[in-house]
Amino acid sequence: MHKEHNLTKNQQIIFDIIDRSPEPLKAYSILFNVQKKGIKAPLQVYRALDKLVEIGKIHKIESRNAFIACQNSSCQVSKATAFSICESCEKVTEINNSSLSKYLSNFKDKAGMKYSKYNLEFFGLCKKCITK
Amino acid sequence: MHKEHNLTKNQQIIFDIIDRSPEPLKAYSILFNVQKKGIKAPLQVYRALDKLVEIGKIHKIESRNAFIACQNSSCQVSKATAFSICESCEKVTEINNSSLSKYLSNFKDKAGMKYSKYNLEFFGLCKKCITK
DNA sequence: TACATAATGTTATATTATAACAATTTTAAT
DNA sequence: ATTAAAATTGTTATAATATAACATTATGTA
Ligand SMILES: [Zn+2]
Ligand SMILES: [Zn+2]
Ligand SMILES: [Zn+2]
Ligand SMILES: [Zn+2]
Repeated sequence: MHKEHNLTKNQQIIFDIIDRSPEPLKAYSILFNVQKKGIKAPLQVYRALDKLVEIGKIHKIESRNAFIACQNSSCQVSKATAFSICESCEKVTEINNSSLSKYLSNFKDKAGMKYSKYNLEFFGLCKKCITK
Repeated sequence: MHKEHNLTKNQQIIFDIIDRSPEPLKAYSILFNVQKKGIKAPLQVYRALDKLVEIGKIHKIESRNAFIACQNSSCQVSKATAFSICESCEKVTEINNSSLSKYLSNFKDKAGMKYSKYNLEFFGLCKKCITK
């Protein structure tokens, strides 16, 4: 479970926009959308994004430079994330699969390196796009 | 196995630099290093990078916006990639583990979406950095 | 209170990546 | 060899993403 964090004003504004969006949002798209609320500079957005990622309220989709709200209260504060990405419509879904997360959390490579974090992105076509 | 591709001059120059590097290289770092060889513009670098990624000779480390040479002739032309990243020294290694690649290649999510590609990045501390 | 920590506001700048268009080279078929 | 298509290159300009530096304000807490 996530530890509760009291979001600050900027953090809450930016989280709300991401949380309401059906698709991942990019930083400057967020910026344009919050300028009427007094957030005028990129840094204000990036700082809120950094904090929200840190506390696990949002995740960055690295291959898209975009952010989505966490759909998965059991993902250990952004330490273990997996997403499916449709390469046609760009729909992104957070994968919540205990077999997968167990497998990856326990994975050890030959070098004996133990991992504290992972991020996995699957690419393909979503159901809607396959039938097109 | 990789299909053989005859690299063009620019592609070869840029591949060689990445291949010889002990660490992932960023596009503009590559650019600075090849300016003496006549490659002057970012686009020349990005076009070569795009092609090299497409044919599987290099991979992009998404979380770092950097590129490394493929260490793994059996990774199906960039369709199934996994890396370990040391968060201290930034050493990146391509993981070649058949159990992992089988597990991920066969993974199906609840939505029935079948994936054609994945990228996995593990983060942690390498052996050298753990003991520091 | 007073101190430390976190968050904010602001300007400027750094870094990463693509658009648009013309020219050249390579490939493969006639 | 001729030719047309496809791929690659060269070039300038610009878009998109992200951080540095510094001053200020708010918040938590001893
Ligand atoms: Zn999550
Ligand atoms: Zn789709
Ligand atoms: Zn590879
Ligand atoms: Zn290390």
